[in-house]
Amino acid sequence: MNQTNSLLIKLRGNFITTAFLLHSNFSTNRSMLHKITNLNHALNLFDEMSQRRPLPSVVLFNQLLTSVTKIKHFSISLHLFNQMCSLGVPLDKYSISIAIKCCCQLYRTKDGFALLGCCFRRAIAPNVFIFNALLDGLVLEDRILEAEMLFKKLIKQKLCEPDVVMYNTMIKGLCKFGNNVTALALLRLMEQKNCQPSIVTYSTIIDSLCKDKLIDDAFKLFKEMVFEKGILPNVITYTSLIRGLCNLGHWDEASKLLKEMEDEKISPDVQTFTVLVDAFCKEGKVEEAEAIINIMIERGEVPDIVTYNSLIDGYCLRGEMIKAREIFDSLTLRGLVPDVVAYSSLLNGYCKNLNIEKAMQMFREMSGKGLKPNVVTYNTMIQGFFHVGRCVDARKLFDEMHAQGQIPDQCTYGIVLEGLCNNRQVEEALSLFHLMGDSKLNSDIVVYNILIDGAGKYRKVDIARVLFQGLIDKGLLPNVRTYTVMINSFCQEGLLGEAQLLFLKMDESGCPPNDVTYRVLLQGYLKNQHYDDVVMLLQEMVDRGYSLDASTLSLFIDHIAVGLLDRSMLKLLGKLVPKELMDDPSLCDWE
DNA sequence: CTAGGGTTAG
Repeated sequence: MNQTNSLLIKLRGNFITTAFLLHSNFSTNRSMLHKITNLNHALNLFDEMSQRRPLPSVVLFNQLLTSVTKIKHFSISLHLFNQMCSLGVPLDKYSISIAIKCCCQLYRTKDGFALLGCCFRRAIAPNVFIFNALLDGLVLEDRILEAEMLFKKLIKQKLCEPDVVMYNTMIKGLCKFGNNVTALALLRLMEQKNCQPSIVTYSTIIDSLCKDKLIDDAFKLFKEMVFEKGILPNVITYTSLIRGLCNLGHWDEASKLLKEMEDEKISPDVQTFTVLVDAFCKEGKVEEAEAIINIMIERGEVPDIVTYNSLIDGYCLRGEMIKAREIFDSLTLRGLVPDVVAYSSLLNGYCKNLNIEKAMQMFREMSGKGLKPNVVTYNTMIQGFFHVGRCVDARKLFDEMHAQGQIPDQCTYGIVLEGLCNNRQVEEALSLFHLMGDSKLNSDIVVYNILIDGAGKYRKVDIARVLFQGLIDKGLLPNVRTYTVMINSFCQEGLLGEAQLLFLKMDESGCPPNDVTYRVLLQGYLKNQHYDDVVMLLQEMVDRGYSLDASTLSLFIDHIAVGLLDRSMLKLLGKLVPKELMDDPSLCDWE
């Protein structure tokens, strides 16, 4: 007996059902098929069916496989498919499409394509269902170029006419890679080809636009869907839009949309509520998040692990680790199993609150429970070790990550570079950077921001300058942070002229300075006792609605106290005190 | 009532 067979027997267990089914008639089987909710039923039924002579029709087998596939037991379904082959059940295009779908969902798209051979041997022409399963597999495996090639080939060689589902799959793939433009073009192509876009088409693109913070475009498409196409939004459409609004901090609009949704008699579901919980937690408003969870329970929705993970994150963010731990420990009582994300969230909290030992304890505990730390977990721990200056431990974990088959990603790379820079190992970071050469990893503006910042902090302005020029030469676009760290670099060295020149270039380049840029430049001016433009910069900050941070403010006060700056500046500074500092007693006796 | 599509972690 092979391994899968013994696994199946373990899963089966319920011999009474088996016995019952063995003595039941065909019609009982039929009615039971639609009630299959667990593997036992399906497996027992398959067993019974395969012992019948003559064998039941392929249709019945297909129905059974469909049930197993619907509850996402893809490998079991594939195993049953193989059993069907051995039994000599005459496979049809339904059976093969189910098998291909299972392969693809198991990240074995290669095997899915191999199954096409099954079609050819049986003179079955692969149809749009089969090709869509394969396309979906390629998208799932992030093989977007191959997905596009397949899609184009199907059309060009007229292998099948894409229908709305296949367009949706291709659009999902494009959106996954941030290619909203092509996704939209495909939507237009559908219309041209008289294949009407559905709620799924619109929701996919709307969600992608929201994720890219293109909320106006998202609403434009939303209105087109509703008012031009007459397609009514559903809970998924609303949830995407609400998340988009929350992520941008547009709370009023988010709550307006929530109300609109309820007016349309569409109830928020677990995921809608979770979006709200997550948004509140990210704002540090854990009490509001808890209130949402209570509302959701009152309304009969059951918060899931994702909901609680957001809450754990929220408490961690506020440094309330005892409370975070309490929620984590309560998961089991709620019948939820802590997953990799739950562990990662909590150990991230411990890291951020500088309790690296507790974090490491969680890290080991999760492995003990059979949960494999993923790239995110490793990244979090590595960052944690760097944060407390334990570079050797960070390195050890980096090696362990490799050994465990977790491939470092763009984030890992950034964390390592930043960790080295912050631990006085800028040279080390630079040599790693040069070692990576012209790889994709080094084509990320974030990498340059880290290195320029690192170089600047350790007074290596020449290196910073070379890096800045290097990214321009590569065709990368500096962002606000790039300009800001470069300006900071110049300021550290007292090169105020260069700092000012770059500052002026920002508006020209369509990348206006933010509050941080102003603070950096002002600090540079003050520390170098260069006061000419200070009033002008402060006024500009007032005009742009920016505020000063505590450290810049106190620098100003020091300069005024020793008479380097005139007291008349206090009035202007008063307009730049952030709300949260207004209550600070050390700042209340101004003027 | 035999096959395929959209929302949830650092």
